[in-house]
Amino acid sequence: MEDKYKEIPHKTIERLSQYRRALQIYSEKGKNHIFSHEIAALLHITAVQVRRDLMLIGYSGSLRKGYDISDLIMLIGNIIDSPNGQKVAVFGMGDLGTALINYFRGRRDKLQITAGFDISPEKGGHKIAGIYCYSVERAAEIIGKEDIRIGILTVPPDQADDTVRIMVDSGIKGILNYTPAPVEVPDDVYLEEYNMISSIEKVAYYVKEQK
Amino acid sequence: MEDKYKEIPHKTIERLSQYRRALQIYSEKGKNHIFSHEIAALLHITAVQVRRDLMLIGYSGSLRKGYDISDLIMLIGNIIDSPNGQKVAVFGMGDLGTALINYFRGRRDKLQITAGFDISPEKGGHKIAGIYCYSVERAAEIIGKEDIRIGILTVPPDQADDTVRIMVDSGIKGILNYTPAPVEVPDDVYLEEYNMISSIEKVAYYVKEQK
DNA sequence: TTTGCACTGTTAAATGAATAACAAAATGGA
DNA sequence: TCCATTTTGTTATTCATTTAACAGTGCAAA
Repeated sequence: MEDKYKEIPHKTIERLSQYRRALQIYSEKGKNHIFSHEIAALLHITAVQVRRDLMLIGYSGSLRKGYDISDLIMLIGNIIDSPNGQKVAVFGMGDLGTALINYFRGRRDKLQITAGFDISPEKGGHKIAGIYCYSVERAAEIIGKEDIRIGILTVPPDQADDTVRIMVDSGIKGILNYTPAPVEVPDDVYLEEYNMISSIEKVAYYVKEQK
Repeated sequence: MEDKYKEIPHKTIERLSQYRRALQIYSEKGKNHIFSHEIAALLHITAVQVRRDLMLIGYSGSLRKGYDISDLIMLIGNIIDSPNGQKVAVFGMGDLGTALINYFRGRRDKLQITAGFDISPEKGGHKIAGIYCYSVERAAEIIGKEDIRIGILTVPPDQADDTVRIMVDSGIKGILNYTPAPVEVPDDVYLEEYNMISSIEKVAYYVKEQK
């Protein structure tokens, strides 16, 4: 956890990834520089927050032109990417797994979805959305061989538990759980959970309240 | 924004939805009561936090048996649900939209996905995952007729902007944006954004750091 | 009875995150 | 030249959220 950038807050880490995306959008428009308030506007946050985050990672912009887009993209990459890239496996090749793969394709070069796993035999052995799909029984073998450390869980809820066990046993060290089922992992495995229903309920709550 | 429960924190609102799910899981096991630490364990948070949240919504458990599961489910429903339910529309019936609809089906009775919209003509006019799919041109008409207030955005990024404009013009008051594109909404529309790539990058970062 | 235990409910303290405030610097006029 | 403007970088402050601390309560067992 010790870096030359000492203790970047969790929320800043999340935003760095979003800054990079905003920067890429501006970059594609042919711009070379960007102001903090431009980044802020895209992400619906304040310019102060952007500047503060960039201060934390030790980046300085120019006073009159703002931030150099390609420099900043590179610096953010140095912080959040692994130098040699990291491989990702998707567990559960249903609609959600497929959506994720398509969503992801071509967007990040340091993070590569390398394999898909599914329990249904008819999915094994061929490609779905360009990713080779294996039977879960081969998880340990493939994950070991490919040195995959990150897994995305998109199986049906009733299979979540078993699948997580397989993932952990195979050597996965970070899991992103899209399943509404609660799961358990050992201390040395990083677990991030996201529940789509909760998100919709939150929106519904605030829509109700603002009436 | 004023309620008889004065100012429930945002984070508590998010957790209430998750508590309800945990309660339903226990309920299905045939249990009638649950302790704060049991809820906490399922969600990987502390028992204190659970008790504090429940205090904020004014619920009291019994000292020896814990919380009455069905009472608590009802109380949470009173807070986050709308009494007469709310209708939801999905914009973009690709893999992600389809996954969401399947994910959602049968889980929440006060929140109902009522219509899907898509730009491709071949999807219009029939059902996808049980939901009737319309051409986006009919959005204003259908949304008005059905009194839909909540919209989920799952179109390809380059269509995000235009689609949001249509949603807002049609009367949508809360948007859940799953698109990596930045979008703009008026002040009276609640916008919640979720970026799958950022989530994966976050997991990747912490996996890298813990090596 | 009375003691110990395992809870809850609540106030207080600590931590974390966002916002405000402002000095410093560069530019382009007046 | 000097002033107004715009933007960065940073410290101080406020706000939000979590965690800690602990009193109170009911039950069970001695």
